[in-house]
Amino acid sequence: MPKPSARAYSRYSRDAIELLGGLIRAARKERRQTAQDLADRAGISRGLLQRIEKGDPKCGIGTVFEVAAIVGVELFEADEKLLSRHLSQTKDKLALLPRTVRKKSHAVRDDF
Amino acid sequence: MPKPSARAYSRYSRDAIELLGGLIRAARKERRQTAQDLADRAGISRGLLQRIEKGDPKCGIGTVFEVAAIVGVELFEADEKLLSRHLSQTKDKLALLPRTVRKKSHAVRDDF
DNA sequence: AATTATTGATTCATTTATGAGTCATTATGC
DNA sequence: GCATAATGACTCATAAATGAATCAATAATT
Repeated sequence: MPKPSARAYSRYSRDAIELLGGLIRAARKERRQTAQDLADRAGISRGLLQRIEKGDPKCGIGTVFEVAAIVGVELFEADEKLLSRHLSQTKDKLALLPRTVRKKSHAVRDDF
Repeated sequence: MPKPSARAYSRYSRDAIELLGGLIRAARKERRQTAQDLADRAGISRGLLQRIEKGDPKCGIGTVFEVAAIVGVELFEADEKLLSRHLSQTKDKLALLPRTVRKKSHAVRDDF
């Protein structure tokens, strides 16, 4: 019997994670930095860094982002302050968003 | 005695993850989608989705990206094909990169 | 206002990711 | 070419994330 099936990931997600890993690896090499050294700086094991660079979806997003930041691969706008600003804006926006709508309990009355 | 200290994350990483979570939450609300529903579609528990939207660094990057993709929050260039292209370019570039350099065994001779 | 759904925050058992170690292979320096 | 370092790919014990369940509080529908 085949394993109860792990988790499924969409093509987009897999590609995005692989891309991020690849960017990290490229950035590390450009810095002429060894895998062990980067792993040490990030406070993780070399094995985990290898999986991150390989694009393994089963890695903590915190560790991946941390490694990315260390080698200079930045998502979003890169600039920290700008990022923070964007963050607060998002929160503000969220507060003004329309509330969730429950499913209609019965059809709309359009018969009059 | 304080716990042996978990893992440390840089401000940038924390902000980036929080931002991503916030974008996901905003996108879900804009879609007027319930947390339970999104969790079901992503194949995760509601509790995990809550942590993702909250910006918990200790979540699988695969699950986070998957949820983001479902609600339409796309990192990088968004376009799948473009992403794939970028991916292969990255790989190509990597192949041409200068090899890692070991630490100098002795100082550079600049005395002549 | 009463009823029902949604959310946020817990706890706990269990699955799963991670660190440490080893080995073979490849690349680098001398 | 030889010696040494870096990498990739495993295994396994352990630490950590996840799912399930529950409860209180808030929001939405009628």
